Amino acid sequence: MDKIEHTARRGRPSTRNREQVLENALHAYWQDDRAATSVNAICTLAGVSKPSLYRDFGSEDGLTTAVLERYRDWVLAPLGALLTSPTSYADKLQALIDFASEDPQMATGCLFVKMRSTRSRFGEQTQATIASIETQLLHQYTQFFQAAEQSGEWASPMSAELAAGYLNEQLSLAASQRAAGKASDLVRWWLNLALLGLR
Amino acid sequence: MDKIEHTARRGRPSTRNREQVLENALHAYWQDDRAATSVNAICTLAGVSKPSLYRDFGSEDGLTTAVLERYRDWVLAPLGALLTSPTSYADKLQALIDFASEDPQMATGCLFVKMRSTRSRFGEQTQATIASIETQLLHQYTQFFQAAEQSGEWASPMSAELAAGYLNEQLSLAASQRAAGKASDLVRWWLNLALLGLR
DNA sequence: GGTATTTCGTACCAACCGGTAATTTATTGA
DNA sequence: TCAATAAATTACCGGTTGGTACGAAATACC
Repeated sequence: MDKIEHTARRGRPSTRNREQVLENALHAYWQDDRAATSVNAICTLAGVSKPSLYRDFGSEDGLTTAVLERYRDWVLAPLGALLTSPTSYADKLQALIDFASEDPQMATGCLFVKMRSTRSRFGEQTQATIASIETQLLHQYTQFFQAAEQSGEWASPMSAELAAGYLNEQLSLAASQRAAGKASDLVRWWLNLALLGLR
Repeated sequence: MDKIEHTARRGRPSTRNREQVLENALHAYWQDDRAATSVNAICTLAGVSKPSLYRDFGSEDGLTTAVLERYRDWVLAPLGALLTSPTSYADKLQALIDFASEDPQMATGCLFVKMRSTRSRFGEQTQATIASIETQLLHQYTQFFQAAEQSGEWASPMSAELAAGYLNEQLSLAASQRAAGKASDLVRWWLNLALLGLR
């Protein structure tokens, strides 16, 4: 096959497709529910035998971790970029609201939020990754508020950390609502109401 | 045994204890997680054989439904009573905040909220019961706001239905936060912030 | 005592779970 | 051509799931 021939090693050439497994697993976990999606199902979806999958990911925990890391890099990273873009505090807040309530990517909710809400079901690696992403997100939100504080765009009796936690919870709630099938407009309205105290 | 002897029917007298199963199941589902608690586990906890349990509840779906109905009658009903008590709008709102953020009963979250967030895992009966409770709750909240509107205690551009939905979501969020182990004070602070727009 | 009746619980079912041993297949190097 | 090597997969593992068939046990009626 068209595999790396310049490193032509002995033995049967690899035909497995880590990418395809990752893509299928990400889609399945995101659309449906990780806990209700078995390794067997992923194998069938991706057209890959079980031992192949286990050679690539080691365990279900490994697969789940890889999926979550990919989600972090592909979906959550842009959100971080948004928070450090050279726009005003109000614009960023509005962009966050838009993202959570209208972005088609979030139409079935946020995979991270879904997984965090059932974190106890997962393996060690996955739980560690969830905790890591949570910390990273909160850090980004905190910096967002600290910057707004310093530039004078935001003033409040509460600390940046407290506001960050609140923003995190409200955005997660919005994601859950979208996952539950609530209309974009409704989610937007509620989110605006919730973030009134951050204006 | 001390069973209904005046109806002394033929055959071996029943020794099973529906109550004990219900109590154990309610506790287990509430404390931990229904989806991670097997029928086998409930049988062991309650000290009852599996066929006995199935004789009483028919199926796992039946057991789950019975548990949820008990939760509705024992935990959620008082909340409804609170909403129709002869106190002011502000007092009721405050009581709701206290209940969600401080009541020791809610220290491990709300069973209904937990189950609603994973409703797709459940059987037909259970899903129907979840939907029914949701409707009932929203109805109570709506009436709460309508009453406050008529008495002039609350005026807002938004409809009572919209406010009811928002209140429902925020109280659910608070319950989830407590289930996640957040401190009462933090939950209370955040909930106050979220309900600012309902004052 | 005998028998009809009802409940009890052991011991089992097929389906599925995550995970793997072992065999087959495809390639390289001599 | 033929061993050495490495990846593919078939066919299986023990365990758990929700659910039940069936014989043992306990009562009431005659």
